[in-house]
Amino acid sequence: MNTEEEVNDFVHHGHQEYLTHLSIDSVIFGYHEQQLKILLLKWKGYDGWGLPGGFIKKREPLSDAAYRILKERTNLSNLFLQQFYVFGDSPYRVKERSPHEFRDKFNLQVEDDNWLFKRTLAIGYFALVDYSKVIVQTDFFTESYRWWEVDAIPPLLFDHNDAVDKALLTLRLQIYHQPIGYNLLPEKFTLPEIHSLYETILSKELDQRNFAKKLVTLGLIQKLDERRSIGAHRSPYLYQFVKEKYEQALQEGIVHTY
Amino acid sequence: MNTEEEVNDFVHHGHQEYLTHLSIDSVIFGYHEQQLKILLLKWKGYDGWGLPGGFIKKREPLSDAAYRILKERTNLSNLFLQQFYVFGDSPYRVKERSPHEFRDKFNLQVEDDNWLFKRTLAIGYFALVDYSKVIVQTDFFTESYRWWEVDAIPPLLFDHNDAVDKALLTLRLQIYHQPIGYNLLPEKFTLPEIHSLYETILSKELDQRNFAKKLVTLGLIQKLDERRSIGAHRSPYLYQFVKEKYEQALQEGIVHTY
DNA sequence: TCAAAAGTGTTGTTGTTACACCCATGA
DNA sequence: TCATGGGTGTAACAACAACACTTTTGA
Repeated sequence: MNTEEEVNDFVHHGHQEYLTHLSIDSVIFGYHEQQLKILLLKWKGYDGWGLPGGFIKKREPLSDAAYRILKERTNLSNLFLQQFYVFGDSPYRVKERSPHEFRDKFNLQVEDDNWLFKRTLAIGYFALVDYSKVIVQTDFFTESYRWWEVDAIPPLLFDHNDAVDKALLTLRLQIYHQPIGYNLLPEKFTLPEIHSLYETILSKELDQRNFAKKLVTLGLIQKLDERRSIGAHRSPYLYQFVKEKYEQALQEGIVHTY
Repeated sequence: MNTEEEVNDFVHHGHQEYLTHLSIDSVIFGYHEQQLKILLLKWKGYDGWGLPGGFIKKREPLSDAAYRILKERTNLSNLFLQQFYVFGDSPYRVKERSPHEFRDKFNLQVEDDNWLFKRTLAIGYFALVDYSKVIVQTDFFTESYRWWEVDAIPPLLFDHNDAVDKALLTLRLQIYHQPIGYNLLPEKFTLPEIHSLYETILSKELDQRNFAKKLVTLGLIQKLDERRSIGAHRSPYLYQFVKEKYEQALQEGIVHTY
């Protein structure tokens, strides 16, 4: 959506193509240089940062919409993507929006009762993606993008800080009963790499030996007969996920007891 | 919504009061006679069973809507209520609905483009309620209600079996990392009661001594200096939840480690 | 040879599982 | 006094937490 024609069509006829009152907001997590990062877009006019998102086509299954929106934005199709919450409580999600502001900021002609200004609930999805493979598309509404460290997210537009917080909380809870990493690490990775990933996500230290022991005992990862050369240091062994065990743990969860 | 006037107003003017394309479906769990049950409504015309649900008012916060719908249906206001999923993938949630069927079944005049026949996504909420305090209201569309055992849910209308399955799965996963019972048991309860509740929800046996030990060790329940008289048997001690610990565990979760 | 990072095992502690007999109650 | 259900403890085993030194590498 970059040409003037496309934008006008979206603004004035979008209600014929998309469901109104509903949008999808995506919290896209990537991992890079031992930091957990989130992809944010800078909006034109508003001069602030927000989450990527989009609308659901009238006859499009909901999860297809979530995948499509991600694909359009990042050019990725194989990824972990999960619904985590519907946002419909904050004042921003209850009131109608202001067309005046929109006209000013984007310099577009638009009627007061345009579909974009109706009250809109947002379905939150979060994705775990391979940072290095992402190719971000901006569009008419967004002038640039940037990956932000999760510990340094600025105040965002709309209610998007709520969405980021909730996504992080969900991810941190979930990591205790589902394996994570398949989409955040290269196919072959070292113990220090996955160890650091988990420490980063949980934002706390994990004992190096115990951590490795646990993942191997659970059968989630296996050691390969290969090493990676990392310069003037001992070469770490490579590991890979054991696909069947990983999938099984995703399905059934890693559970504790009563 | 019982008089003809109210029903007509709902059908023909509901789109002015409610958000279109969105509904709330509630899976209401109650516990009675050592069985976990779900409240289902029998629809007129369709001659089948479905979940209670409703729509979101245009300026109503989402969670207020979920509470209101439950209150209208069960007359309960203090309860555990939680979003668990948005349903928007099944064919029933993608296609538009048939007004012909509706006209036939309910004998109402209604236009083809009426709001009720638009594609509608459902936000699933589940509630845990005190079975004995529920006073169920039926309305024009529903002729009766019944509590059904979770192991014997019949084929339901629409995509409601999906919702029941997902709610149960969520409840069973959640019980491993959040305490449950505050809304399903009387304020004071016996060990056998809560033990049987957990066995029922998880649908598996739990060792009596170990179970009690765990809950007491976690500090979630405490023994009272009172007993309940249960006829020709030894009188069991009463227990109650330790509110602070319970709330804390709800917030922070009961977590295992890496 | 040095600096930096990786690899590796043991022990004490805690939590989990498995298991069975006696007690209280009222009919 | 009997039938029914409630209450209680221990021991073996498994999992977890805490902990530090040696090896590898190439600059």
